Amino acid sequence: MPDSKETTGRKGDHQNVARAAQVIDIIAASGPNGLRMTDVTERSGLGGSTVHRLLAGLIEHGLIDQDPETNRYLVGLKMVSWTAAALSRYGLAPYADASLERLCAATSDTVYLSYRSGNDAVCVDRREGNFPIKTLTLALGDHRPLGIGAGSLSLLAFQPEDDRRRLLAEDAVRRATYGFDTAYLEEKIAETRDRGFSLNDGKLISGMSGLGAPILRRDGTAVAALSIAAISSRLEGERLTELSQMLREEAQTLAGRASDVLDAELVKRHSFRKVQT
Amino acid sequence: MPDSKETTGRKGDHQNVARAAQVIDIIAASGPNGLRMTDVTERSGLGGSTVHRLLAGLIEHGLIDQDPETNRYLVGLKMVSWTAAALSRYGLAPYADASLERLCAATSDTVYLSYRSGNDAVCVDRREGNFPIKTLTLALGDHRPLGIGAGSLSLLAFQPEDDRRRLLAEDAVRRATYGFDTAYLEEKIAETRDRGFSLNDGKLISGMSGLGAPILRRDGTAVAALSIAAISSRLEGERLTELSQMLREEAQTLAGRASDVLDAELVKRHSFRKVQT
DNA sequence: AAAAAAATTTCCGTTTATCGGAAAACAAAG
DNA sequence: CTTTGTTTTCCGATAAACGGAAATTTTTTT
Repeated sequence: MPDSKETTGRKGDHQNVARAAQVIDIIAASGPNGLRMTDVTERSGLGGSTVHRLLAGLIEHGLIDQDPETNRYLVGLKMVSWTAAALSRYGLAPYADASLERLCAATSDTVYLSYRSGNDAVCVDRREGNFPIKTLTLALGDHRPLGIGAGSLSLLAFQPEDDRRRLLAEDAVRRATYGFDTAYLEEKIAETRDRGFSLNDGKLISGMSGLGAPILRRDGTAVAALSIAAISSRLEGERLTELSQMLREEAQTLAGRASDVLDAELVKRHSFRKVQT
Repeated sequence: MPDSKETTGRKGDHQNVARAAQVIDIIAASGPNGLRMTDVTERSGLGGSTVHRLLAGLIEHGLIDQDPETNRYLVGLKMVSWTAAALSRYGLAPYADASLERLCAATSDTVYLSYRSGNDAVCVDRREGNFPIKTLTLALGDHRPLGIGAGSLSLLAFQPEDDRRRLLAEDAVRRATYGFDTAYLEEKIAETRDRGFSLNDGKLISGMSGLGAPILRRDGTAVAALSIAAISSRLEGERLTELSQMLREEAQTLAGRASDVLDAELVKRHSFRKVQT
């Protein structure tokens, strides 16, 4: 990622956003006390004056903050309010918290909420249970290819068929990194659709299992997923049945609460014209 | 140092970031199911083709997502990971959660964590106690001028003197919106510095009070603040003394835990040169 | 404390990505 | 099927970004 001057990949279009995003990524990938301009210059391969001008612009608009004491650059707190907006997507936000809380309390394990974003599943919330062996696989904002991980698999399994096919074909190489070949994944998808929830037993990280349930629109498309992660011995037999049941119910409840916003048809018909400021 | 940066509006510099930020703001300000391109065009006042190109770029880099079903534009989930980076600022993140949790459990009221960002205090986390009368004044990402609100006031009070003076002068008009004149604020600042915590008794929202304590660097500058909000009757007399004590202690603990990162001097001297890729 | 080295900020001629109007392609409504 | 509205592509003109280098400031070394 911080390659020297590979930036010129395709100069065709949208260069402005590309550069800005690159700079923010660089700063975000650095530690808790930020970077100096030189560090950004070095890692981005951009010219000094370009980086300077870019940072000035980013600061002016709150995307980047500069520590007044050290002059170092940090990711701006405007991201927080934008994230709040991003998470209100599909209207799940007001209810998701309570769902996670309930699941977490009932299972004592770690529970996650993920959204689909492009070809990825992104972890947007997490609640840590008090079972002593912690399984923190996903941090906030982490993303994985659709199909990799319990929540991610349940998202993939409930995409429209053409979309699913496209994703299976497109992302083969990325998935290979995780040791998932396409044939195996297809089998898991069928299994998941069949049962209505996904089970990931130690394939991704040995000794750890995951359970995922999709949050569905009325047309059957998944937009999000709830999942539980635990050491494998805690997701077997009786308990597995129990938890998968609970998880599915919770996912359905959640989908139901937000269904007015979730439903794509409704949204499409809803008119937004002539909104004045 | 001459002119050329003030309220000239647009047209000056860095127009690229300005436009991108504007578009994201517009989408963020819309409801949970996003906007169509036309809506963005209308609200931004930009040309159709410009918006189109801009959105394409923003999507390519994950700043904006497009719902595959409805084709509407939503704030991208990349913001989530950027926000995670933004909140790791000063190294407080790993400890802040526990602090909020403890305060919330002990008081049953609503507790907040805020950071300073430019001339504002921004709410970055919140925990809601179970006292039946809720006082949810700040949402995640909300920002207010420094000095307005308990946490914000404690942040302002513990800025270096020259900075404080500059802020008092610069932001007078913005603060006026909240009914805070400069003289009154100066008095409150003195009081806050004196006691080591801020008390906001119903001036901002009548019937509601707040209590704030700064999280200080070793040089005495505040970078963040913990605060408690409750109906005024719950922040008086005996209980006020108790809670302010607890709040200050928690703020100090938090600062202590993160002190290695917090301390500006240390950061400045720490060499980052030649970071290899 | 002065000198040296590094880093930041400003300047300015050149280049090129952006702009925006208009029309083509597409989708929805009547 | 027609009409209306929305998204996408095209293209020449121009304003905005680029980047080398100099001026300034900050940091490190002596």
